[in-house]
Amino acid sequence: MRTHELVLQWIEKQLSDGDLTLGGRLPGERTMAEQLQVSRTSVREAVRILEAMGVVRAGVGSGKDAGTVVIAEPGSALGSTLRLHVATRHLPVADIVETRVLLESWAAERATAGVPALGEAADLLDRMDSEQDIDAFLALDARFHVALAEAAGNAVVSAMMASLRGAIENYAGELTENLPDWSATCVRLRAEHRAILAAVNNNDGGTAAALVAAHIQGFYKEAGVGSNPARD
Amino acid sequence: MRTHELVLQWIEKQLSDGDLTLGGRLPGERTMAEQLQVSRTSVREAVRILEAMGVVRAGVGSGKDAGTVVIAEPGSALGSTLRLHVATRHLPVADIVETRVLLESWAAERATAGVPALGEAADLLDRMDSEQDIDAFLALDARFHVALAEAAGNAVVSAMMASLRGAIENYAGELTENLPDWSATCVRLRAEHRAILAAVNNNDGGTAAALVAAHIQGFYKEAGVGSNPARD
DNA sequence: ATTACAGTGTGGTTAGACCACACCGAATTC
DNA sequence: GAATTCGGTGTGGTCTAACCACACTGTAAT
Repeated sequence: MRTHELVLQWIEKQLSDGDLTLGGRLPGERTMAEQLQVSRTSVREAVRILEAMGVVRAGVGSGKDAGTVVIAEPGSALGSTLRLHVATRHLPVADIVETRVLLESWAAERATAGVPALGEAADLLDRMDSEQDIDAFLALDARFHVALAEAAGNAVVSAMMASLRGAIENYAGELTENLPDWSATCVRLRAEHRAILAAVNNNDGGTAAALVAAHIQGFYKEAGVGSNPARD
Repeated sequence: MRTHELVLQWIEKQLSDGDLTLGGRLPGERTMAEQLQVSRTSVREAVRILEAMGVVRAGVGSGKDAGTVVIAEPGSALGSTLRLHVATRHLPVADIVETRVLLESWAAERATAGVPALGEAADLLDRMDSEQDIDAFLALDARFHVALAEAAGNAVVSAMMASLRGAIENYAGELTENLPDWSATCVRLRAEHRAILAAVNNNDGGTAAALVAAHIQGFYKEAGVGSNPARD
């Protein structure tokens, strides 16, 4: 077993045992190195991996944001991983879109009216109405979809949703350039969002799921991404 | 921007541009360090991250398995990430099980008879019939479920399925100790597997999906995991 | 009371060295 | 001639020892 894996194992145990909790600080790199009788290099490699996994965040200096603290951001971490695999051409974008439809439909069907996330979703829709910049609009759009997923109350589905969106974020930005008429598309997207949210708030899960599926598939189809292109 | 992130960016570009493909070798660490005008340490931190993402595999020595080569194993990488987040208690096991039901039901419904993965699944079932050791049985069980997911032809869903199973692998092993009568459970599981595979091979997606959902939920319920316990 | 500044501890980066490993090839041996 | 032995070479793995930038803290000078 390689040295940095030993460090990883030790930290994972601290987490499992509850000795290290969300918001808590890891010992300094030099301290851990001495305690575990390894070099600081190996400790750093372990911390790098945890950082890539969205389990910790490292900050220099001293005070509030300093040190290596435990966080919980699986979404961005999974997103980076998926993005890299998309780069290797072994995760087709069409499969990502398809999975997104699957997860979001399920979330829309399962979400129940009244949860806080739906309030946030409604707020985001209001802000999208007055947003002119395309990139800013897409950012709000992403947050709306994540909020919708969170309304289902499943942390794993939320994280996966966020990661899927993140993995093809750049891709989505480029797609808007393919659209024949952005302003028309924008109006349509806003209307569809309203309809989806209304269905969820009305506890009409079946309708909400169908609307979400059509919403996502419609966007990518209009932008020129086949729903199921040939695979190699 | 930190130095190792620059290295990551460079490697990701090589992947995106197709200059680095599956099975290809990265330049040696010393070479990359010189080319990018950074220290070998920074290169190594980047490689560590890619390794944790399941994008590369590093091997010492020389020859066939030596050097840092590009691979495509998103499943195990996502699994490790999820496992760590489960350790931080921010991804409830119940949510993972629920997500597994969602993904596997979809895969079972979508799988079409005739694909190679189903042949492998049938072979695995035969081997499970003559397997006495519990751990070995569970390993075959895991492979059966992954094969079933692969039959749907969506690489993202397959990867996520594998990762979910991996994230709670240890957990599943412990659960078998809670079962009142393993041999009885084992017989039941085998029968359910056969029924699921038969439904898929019969292109009866709806039945297959329902059987899969009942199969998974039944196991965890019998082992004492609530389908949706209280969250903190 | 305010300001200026040295002190301290954090992660970030670097250079240089040594190790174990696996192959390759030449020299040696049978 | 074939088999064996043994350096040579290049790979990642590890370690040490420094220095840097940063952000706060406490003290000293104003």
